Amino acid sequence: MTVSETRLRADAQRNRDQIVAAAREVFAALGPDVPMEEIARAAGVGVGTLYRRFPDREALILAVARESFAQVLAAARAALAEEPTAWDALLRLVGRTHPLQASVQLALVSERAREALKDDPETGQFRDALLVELDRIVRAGQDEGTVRGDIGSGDVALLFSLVLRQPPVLHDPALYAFERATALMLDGLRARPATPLPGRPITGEDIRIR
Amino acid sequence: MTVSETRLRADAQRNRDQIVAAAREVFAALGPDVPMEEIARAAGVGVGTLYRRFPDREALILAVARESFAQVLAAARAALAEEPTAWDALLRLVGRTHPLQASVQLALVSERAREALKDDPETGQFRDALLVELDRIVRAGQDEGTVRGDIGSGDVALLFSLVLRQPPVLHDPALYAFERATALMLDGLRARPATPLPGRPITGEDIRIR
Amino acid sequence: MTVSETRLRADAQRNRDQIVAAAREVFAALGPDVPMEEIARAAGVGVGTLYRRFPDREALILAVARESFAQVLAAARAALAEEPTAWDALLRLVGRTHPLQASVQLALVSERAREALKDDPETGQFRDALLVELDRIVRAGQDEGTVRGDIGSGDVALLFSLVLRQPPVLHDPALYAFERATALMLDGLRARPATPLPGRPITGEDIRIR
Amino acid sequence: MTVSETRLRADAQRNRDQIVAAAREVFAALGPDVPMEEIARAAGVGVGTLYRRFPDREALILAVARESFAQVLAAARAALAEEPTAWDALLRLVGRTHPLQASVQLALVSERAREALKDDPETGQFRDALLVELDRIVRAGQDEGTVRGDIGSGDVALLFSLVLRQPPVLHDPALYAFERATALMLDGLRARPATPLPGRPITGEDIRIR
DNA sequence: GATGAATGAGAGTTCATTCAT
DNA sequence: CATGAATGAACTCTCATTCAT
Repeated sequence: MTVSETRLRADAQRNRDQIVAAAREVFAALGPDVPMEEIARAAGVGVGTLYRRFPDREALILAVARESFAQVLAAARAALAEEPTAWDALLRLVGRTHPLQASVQLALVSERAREALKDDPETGQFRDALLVELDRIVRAGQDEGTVRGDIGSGDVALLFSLVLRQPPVLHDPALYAFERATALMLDGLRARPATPLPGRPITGEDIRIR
Repeated sequence: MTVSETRLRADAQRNRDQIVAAAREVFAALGPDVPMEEIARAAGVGVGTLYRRFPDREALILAVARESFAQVLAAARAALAEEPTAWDALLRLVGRTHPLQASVQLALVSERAREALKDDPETGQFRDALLVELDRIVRAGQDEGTVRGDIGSGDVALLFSLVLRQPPVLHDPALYAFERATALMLDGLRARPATPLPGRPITGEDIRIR
Repeated sequence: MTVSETRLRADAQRNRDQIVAAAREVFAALGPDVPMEEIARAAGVGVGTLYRRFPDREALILAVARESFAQVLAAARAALAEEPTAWDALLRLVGRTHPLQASVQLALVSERAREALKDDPETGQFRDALLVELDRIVRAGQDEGTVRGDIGSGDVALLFSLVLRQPPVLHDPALYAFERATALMLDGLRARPATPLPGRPITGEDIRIR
Repeated sequence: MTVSETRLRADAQRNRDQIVAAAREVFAALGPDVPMEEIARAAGVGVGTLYRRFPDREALILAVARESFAQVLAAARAALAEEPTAWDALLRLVGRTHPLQASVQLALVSERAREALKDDPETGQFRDALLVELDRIVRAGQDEGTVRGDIGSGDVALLFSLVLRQPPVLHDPALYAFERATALMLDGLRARPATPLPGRPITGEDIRIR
């Protein structure tokens, strides 16, 4: 009931899915301000249809973000369940960049998207659940001695929210630029004699959007 | 002399400076697509004045970017000259966030800005000079044993270009969120037994905009 | 079929026609630089509608010109077919001033319009066809002894392009000013002992827009 | 006193003359809506100087028009005085196209110019005087039997106002297009058995701007 | 007096959203 | 229900005119 009001007719549901899928792609490619008509075209429907499903741009952004968050949440759970160590889970999670990146971008890149997400309870639930998972991973990592003790899941989330934004400038895959940057960050998280950090560990609680 | 044809009249120069300063702030706060009128208002001038100085948005973006790059370059040189070790220089450079952040954002965040900068020779010179400095710092750090050997200045630049984007979500200064993230990254750069990185060190050459 | 991709919806077509009609009137009255909003208002639609149909001013000018040329062409053919003599056909053609005048003005008055028309193949075809008709009329007139022999269809076109511009100053219909001017010009074209002309007959070929 | 308020200083006078000369050229080339700055640049002065002499665009248009009318008037008087026949005077007058054309265009081409001229007494005087001369020429031509009897100076003025507009389309001088058109018109004015005209002769009085 | 900088109103154009078909 | 047409507000940019230097 929270999620789906009424069962949509089969074709309507198909339309809806096409729209969300198209929106995800188009948002990723052209940013969250693309003309709605562009999205409609990519989805193969008229603007009218798009607006029937999603009363405005915010709603569409929300739908895409929810979907992405849900995927990431599932990935996090699977990682924790299936990987032998917490560190491996962390690696796998960060490696699975695509949906994670999409959600991060929508959540952070545009002022307008941020506003929309802030007030959406469903996105909030996904977020919270995701932070719970991350917290588990971090604690487990600290218990197993792979993750440094002076950080919290909030630190990790923030750090990743930075690397996972739209990768800049460079697209020569032979450089492994993105992978190297990720690895360097992970190395920063490793438990080893390291620079003392300012402040205290940042928790998932801390970075809840006010 | 390369840039300005004739000396501007005193008041005109003052206005110009106000405009660039205002643009920097407003770009940072609202992104590179803010209405020009917003910028004009922030600078305390009419739109007309803004357009007299900068024929279009691109020109204004360029002006801001040049200034920022120049400041960062100066900071990098000063850091290398004045700090006792290369590692300290690196710390100081990354700590000096404001202009660095502005330039990074303009350079990377918006497609439109990227296009504009790509073809501007003056910005290019600053970029190149900056990468030269960074390269010096990185090599000196590797020589003094503080920076891991398997990275290049390109790796460092990329990593910082990620952290230095618009800080997300969180502004509670008591959390030291930004400082912690930076410190974690720096720890990842430290010379210590660490995860082997994929690929080869990325150089300044590598990340020159094609 | 060459022009319109798909059949427009009934109401859209009606709007489109209204726009072209309004544009013709407004161009004639206020020149080709009138604010687009003026045209939109005259057509009873919003600017947005206008721009949906015609991506810019040029496109609208073209549409008006094509329509006018088509009408004039039809009139010329009808005149030649139905009038007993070529001279009568000429009279009738010049008398039918409205669409002829509209096309002439758009074609000639503004630099901007000229540029637009120059590169439009469809307008070009109408122009050429029209000159062919005019040529027939002129030759037939010379054969029947009513049109002086030392002129070509280009001379006639040019002469009319002059009289048919925006009538100046005077609108007191009781003066028959326009009719008198036209009659005087026609008298200049009459086959009779007359001032020798400089140069050679100007043909339709000669005045094709380069 | 009507004409020149106070004697201008020599350099100021030079400036003024340069401005009017530049304006005439620029109006002719780019139309009466050119940016004022364009005119100022062509005159080699700043906009401020231009505005000091001419409070607005209208004033400048007036100045140019007055000058042109004055030149045409002088030419008409000279023609009547020096040519052996009225017909020759007419020929010479129409041949001297440049200033005549400039005035005609300014007077007729743009709505805004028309408005300005309508209410200017000085331009009015030149106009009237010119029509008086033309009337003399026409009557003399009719007396000497070269000009048809059923026309007035208004007919002639109107006819010429049509041919003397911005010549269209064609600039190949080898075609003598303009000369031929003029000659054809003159032939229409010739005294010879001709098409009866509608209405009555149009006088100079008739075409005074209301 | 001359200059050119500043202003602000207005034109062209785009696009989110509504609504007739 | 789907479609795509219509609307109008918002934004960019230009230029006539005023005014500080």
